[in-house]
Amino acid sequence: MVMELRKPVRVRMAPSPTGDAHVGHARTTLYNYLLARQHGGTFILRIDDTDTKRNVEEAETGVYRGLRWLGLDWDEGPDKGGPHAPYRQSERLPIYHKYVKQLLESGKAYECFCTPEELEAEREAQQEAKVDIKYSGKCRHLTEAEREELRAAGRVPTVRLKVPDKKIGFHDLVRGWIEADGSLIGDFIILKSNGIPVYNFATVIDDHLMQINQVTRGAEHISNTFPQILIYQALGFEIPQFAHFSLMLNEDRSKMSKRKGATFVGQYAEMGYLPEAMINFLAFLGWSPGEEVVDEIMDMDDLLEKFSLEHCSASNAVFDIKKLDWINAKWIRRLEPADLAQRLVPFLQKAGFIGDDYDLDHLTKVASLIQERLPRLDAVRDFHYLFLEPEVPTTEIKKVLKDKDGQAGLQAVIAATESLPWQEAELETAIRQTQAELGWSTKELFMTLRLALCGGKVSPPLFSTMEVIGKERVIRRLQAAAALL
RNA sequence: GGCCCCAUAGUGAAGCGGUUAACACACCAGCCUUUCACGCUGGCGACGCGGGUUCGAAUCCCGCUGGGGUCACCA
Repeated sequence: MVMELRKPVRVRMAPSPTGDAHVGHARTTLYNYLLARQHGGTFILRIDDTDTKRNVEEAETGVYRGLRWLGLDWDEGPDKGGPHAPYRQSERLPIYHKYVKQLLESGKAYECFCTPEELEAEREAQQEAKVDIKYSGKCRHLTEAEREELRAAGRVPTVRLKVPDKKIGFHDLVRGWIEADGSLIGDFIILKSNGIPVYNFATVIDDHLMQINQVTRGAEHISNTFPQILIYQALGFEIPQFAHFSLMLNEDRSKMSKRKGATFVGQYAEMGYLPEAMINFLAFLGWSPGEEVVDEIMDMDDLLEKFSLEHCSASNAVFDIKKLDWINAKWIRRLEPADLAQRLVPFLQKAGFIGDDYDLDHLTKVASLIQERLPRLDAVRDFHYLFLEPEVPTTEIKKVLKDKDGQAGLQAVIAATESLPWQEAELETAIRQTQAELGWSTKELFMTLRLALCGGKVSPPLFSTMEVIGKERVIRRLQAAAALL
């Protein structure tokens, strides 16, 4: 969909403070962020907290944490301030009231005294009669006297917008022309009886006041766009450009939800995904560079260079965790070992492999040893034998050795290496020589050592693993194993 | 159910009226190799269906089917 962005670009992300950031929100935020940074524009974070029931304690900071972890930062927001403060809708109530009043006075909106129960009954009746479900508009023609009477009876009104019978359409930056029929919408509430505006209303007012010129958000907002346009028009505001991104789906193509797999950014952090990988993966979910690339590993700078709305897909995308794993593994391999070691620390602590006091130099050696076999940081737990004493799988060893004398073999290795400078190359020379003297096959000796040292048949290359485990521990483990054979 | 959006391999996608229908992940096989992993090479695999328009449709139009979104004094 080819169309110019309005300049200077001002985009926003407006989450409600429901806790941790959802991965879908993360992607929308990323796209907004890229658009702003690409064009020297401004990215605004606004907290849509008009539903007081939904606000969770600390939830706002949870959203910040998720976005910051990803490296997405904003220019204006509740915590940063800016020329259009406040950036929290709950603090902007007088502003909304002013515009509601304006609509009331110009006759574009009216008070509605229907109770929730009455409205519910109306909806049910419509459902039964199989006609379109929309508000009947019965309060639209109340006289001032009738309104006074209802007020006196203790009824507190909501305010509804008069919806005209006409087509409402807009040009979506990723989907093209979209239109719907206003006659199907019905006069909707813009101000609740508790004096708090409804989402669609607050959003329009804020987007206008904050001079948002491209509203880029998830496809779940397409149907909100129609009433929002009506509000822009009623108020005489300039309508921004819209772009609606596709949704993210579970493997079975159902909407991504908590039930099926992780949905929050924080969960991915805990599983040991790198923020760089997360960004990379999210970027490619619903967008592509539109040209052939060798692989799809891109950092923020690459994305800044390549991203464009034109290559955003309109169709929903399945969140493929296998691909995330691949991207994550790629990113882990790209890290400097010292950096990787640093990032591994919390995972090692959680696994109980290290305490608060640890040797970062040693961890760096560990990191380079295991770096290319780590799909996620939490996979370090598979390398427990680099930290803890493994259990010796004697039956496994016997199976490998068959008729060979394991005790003799192990003792020979101990004798050959005991006084060696403890380095990979030295160990390899000595052990290969021992193997020749023993007359064992490579597999027999190496697998026996691996089993004795690591407790399993899988490990990084033997000699470098031995170096990292350290002389003392290696000798001790070999002796212990020998005693068991 | 009404309205809206979407539809290329298992997944993400390129394609913009004429292509042997890219590429990436996954999967399979081989190579490398002390195991695993990495890496390399090769392979399997797709235009949802039906009508048009056109000399020619994955590309344009219509219908159907399927999936998704949305119909609150939620956001």
